[in-house]
Amino acid sequence: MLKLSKKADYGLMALQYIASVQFDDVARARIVNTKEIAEEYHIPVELLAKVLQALAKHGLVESQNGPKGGYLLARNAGAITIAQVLEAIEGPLGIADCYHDKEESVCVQREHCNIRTPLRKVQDSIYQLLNSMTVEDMMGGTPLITIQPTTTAEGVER
Amino acid sequence: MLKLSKKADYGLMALQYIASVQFDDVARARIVNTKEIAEEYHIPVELLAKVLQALAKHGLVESQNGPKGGYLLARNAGAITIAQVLEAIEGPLGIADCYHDKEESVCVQREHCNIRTPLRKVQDSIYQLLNSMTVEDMMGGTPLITIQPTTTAEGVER
DNA sequence: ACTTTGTCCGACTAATTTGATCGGAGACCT
DNA sequence: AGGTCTCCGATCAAATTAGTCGGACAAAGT
Repeated sequence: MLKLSKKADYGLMALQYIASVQFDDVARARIVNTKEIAEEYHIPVELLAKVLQALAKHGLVESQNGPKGGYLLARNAGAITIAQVLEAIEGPLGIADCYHDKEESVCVQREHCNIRTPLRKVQDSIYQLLNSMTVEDMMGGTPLITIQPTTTAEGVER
Repeated sequence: MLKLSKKADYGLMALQYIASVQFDDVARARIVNTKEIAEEYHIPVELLAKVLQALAKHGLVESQNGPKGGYLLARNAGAITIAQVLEAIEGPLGIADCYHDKEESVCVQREHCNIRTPLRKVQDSIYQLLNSMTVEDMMGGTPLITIQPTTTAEGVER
């Protein structure tokens, strides 16, 4: 329940990875390609590509075509919130459809719905939470070992 | 994204309804049956039944069989949190499987996963939020239209 | 300048999850 | 004791999601 999709997971991982690379090699500003990330995390290449496409379409990352091409962050890691990432990948987020004000969700029980207002508060809280956290926090929060042997980010314990 | 299932919606509506009825007719302690709730909110009877069964199984509501049977809250509305309801209906909640400590979720990228720790903080915050809100809050919090023509449970102020 | 290689990009197919349904078992009232 | 109304578990269909395939584009290398 409330579990976010694999595409969302992949997207967050990819962004964190790209951010890390850019942070480490800030001088070189290296561009990372889909294959590199996919192999690092053992996720299907094409699926990750699709996710990155979505992120590029929403302006979170810049795509560069051709050999030596790949992706890089469109703006500073601290300016990309988790909420933005999730919305780019999975569409507008919300625990119920009736808050989107779209016409398609008429919701027959709208009239007698007793939980609409209280649930809205829950949703707003979650949204606020997801919007207060950026991919930079995902790096900083991670104990991201100081020593980085090769290319591995080994990880996390505790 | 992050949208909770219809079963979850139905369950919350039903609990709110039962709680309202019990609050109003506290003296009579009326037992409401599935059909009544289903007709009130225009939701499929059998599906709602299934949801209520799950709630009963997890000890959130008491079921009474036979004619004049139905459901009533197992404990005070203030002692039933949203998190408990969702978990009863949809299983353990969490934005990722790797926090459940179950064996089935090995997650190949566990080793190199950079987002595990930061996402855990997000999850904990959400869980805390859902656990701090009870069905009683869903009654009091709702401004629940003052004018209610037909039958109803209006009620509660505060 | 052309070919070749490697990348991003959009549409299609398969699998899992979710929504809804049906028939049976148990309990109360007459 | 019979009938009726309720809850309960298993089964089926629809929708969402995960994953795959081939084409288009751009930059190197010759």
